[in-house]
Amino acid sequence: MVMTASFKAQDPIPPASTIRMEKRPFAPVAIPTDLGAHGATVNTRRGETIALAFDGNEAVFVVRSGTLMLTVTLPHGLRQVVSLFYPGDLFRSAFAPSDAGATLSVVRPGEVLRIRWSAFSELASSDPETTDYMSSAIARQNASQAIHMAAVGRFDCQQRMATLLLELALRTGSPSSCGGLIFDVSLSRRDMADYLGLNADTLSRTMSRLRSSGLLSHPDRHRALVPDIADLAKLTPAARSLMALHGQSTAEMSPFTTV
Amino acid sequence: MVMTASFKAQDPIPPASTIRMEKRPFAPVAIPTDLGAHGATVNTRRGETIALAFDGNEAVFVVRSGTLMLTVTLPHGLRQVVSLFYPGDLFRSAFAPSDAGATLSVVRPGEVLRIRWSAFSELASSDPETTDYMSSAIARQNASQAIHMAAVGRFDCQQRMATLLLELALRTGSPSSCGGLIFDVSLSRRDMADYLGLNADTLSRTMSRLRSSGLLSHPDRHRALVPDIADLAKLTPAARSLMALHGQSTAEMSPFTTV
DNA sequence: TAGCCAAATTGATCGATATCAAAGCGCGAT
DNA sequence: ATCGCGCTTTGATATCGATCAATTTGGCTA
Repeated sequence: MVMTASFKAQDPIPPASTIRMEKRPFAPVAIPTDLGAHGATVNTRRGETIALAFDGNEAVFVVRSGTLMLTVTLPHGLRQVVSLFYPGDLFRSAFAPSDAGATLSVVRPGEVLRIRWSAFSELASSDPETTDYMSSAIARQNASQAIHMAAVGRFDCQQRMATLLLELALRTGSPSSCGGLIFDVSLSRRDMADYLGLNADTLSRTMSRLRSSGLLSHPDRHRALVPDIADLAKLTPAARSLMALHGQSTAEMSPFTTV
Repeated sequence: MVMTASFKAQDPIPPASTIRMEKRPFAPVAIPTDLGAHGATVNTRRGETIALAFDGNEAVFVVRSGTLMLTVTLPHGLRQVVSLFYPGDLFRSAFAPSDAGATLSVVRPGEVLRIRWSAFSELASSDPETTDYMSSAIARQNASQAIHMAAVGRFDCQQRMATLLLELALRTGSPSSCGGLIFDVSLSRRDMADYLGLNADTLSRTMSRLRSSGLLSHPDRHRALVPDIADLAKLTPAARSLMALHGQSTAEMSPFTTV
């Protein structure tokens, strides 16, 4: 059958017997607790655009909860979602290219800390905790961006979709009562497509296929349930890297074993 | 444009005093002159792979001259050149994702400063010049990566090719005697293709087309001449952003404005 | 100079994904 | 409720770039 054929699991992922969490290169460094004292806490609303500068000053944004996205729009309506920011992530306005229609907007409502860059950099030079947090957040995000780059540049449609779902599941998912991971899908189809460098129609088709093959289901409109994360992981060549970057509990990793 | 191009001849980087520190979003902050005292100077050879860690320690690499590239290779031979590093750029080993076959290698020979991360971060916390340099280099490189992302995700073959050529011309080109910009093309066709998310055959074809339309010529095997940079710029939607990032003439710059 | 190998070019063909178009559906407004 | 609009889904078709294969070129060594 055509569908089954196109949906076979990809070739075996290379040997990966164990993933050690203790020795992870990207062990998260927590947001310094007193960081809030140096800036404003912004309660974000879905779809809202966050000004990259305020009072003409460059700023740093620290995601406490919810999700943000950085988008660039170049001439001819070419739109690309460059990256997604999850809790613990940090964004500096100077990271946005100029003359590229860059916007920072809210995917999923939550709390964002906004601090003037001048204040933040001063704090970082005196407080080691802030320095460490900044360094590690930037390193993790850069590594994440490298994976994203490879996905957009080299993966086929299904692999990209699986990569995004795995990323969302790992970063924002929680174990569901009926097993598997459940998570909010606050991104519209178009946003997902623009994140993955795909056409929205194509993406929708691919998602339908994943759904009909039982790897994914939608309990309600804005949530997704992945019954078996390991099955999903088999579909993306970036599985191991994503686990190393975003994986959290050894428990959730265990199902992911060598093929 | 020609006149201003001369001061940004990148190989080697001009002394700090000659770099103009105008108010533009990505005004380059020079590599601190005494940085060399804290690490080793590595003379790189073409094609060589640079170990991401040495003595088991994480490191920072600062490009003094030449060009490096970061590559990831995922299962099934999916290879992506994530980014190129030009003089003035900085790379930290923790920026490379784990479990993704990441390698840092030499595209164009030159001098690279290698410093232990522990030493570098300590230095950064005490020396404002180093802190500034690091912050601005990372900001510039992130912005550059955003453009690259958009190119790979959204541009067609010719637009990507034009984007790469413009990037190379702006970063490593120098005015040629017969007008236009001339620059080394040290990347193989395959590397270029992997940078742009294209097939090498397709890339070769596209390049041939650009050559036959007179936008590009090859005085010799490893160099390219762009007679009119403006003509090339017309082919890529990212022209303005690239100029803002890598360009040098103030005429093209717009001040940092809120989006 | 001949011989060899890797890289690059070029042509012919195929296929995955974009594009176009038509429903279908959810959701807020009236 | 009903309407209307935008988002999503799905089908039919077109197309750009990938793939495969055959030369050609350049650089190196014997």
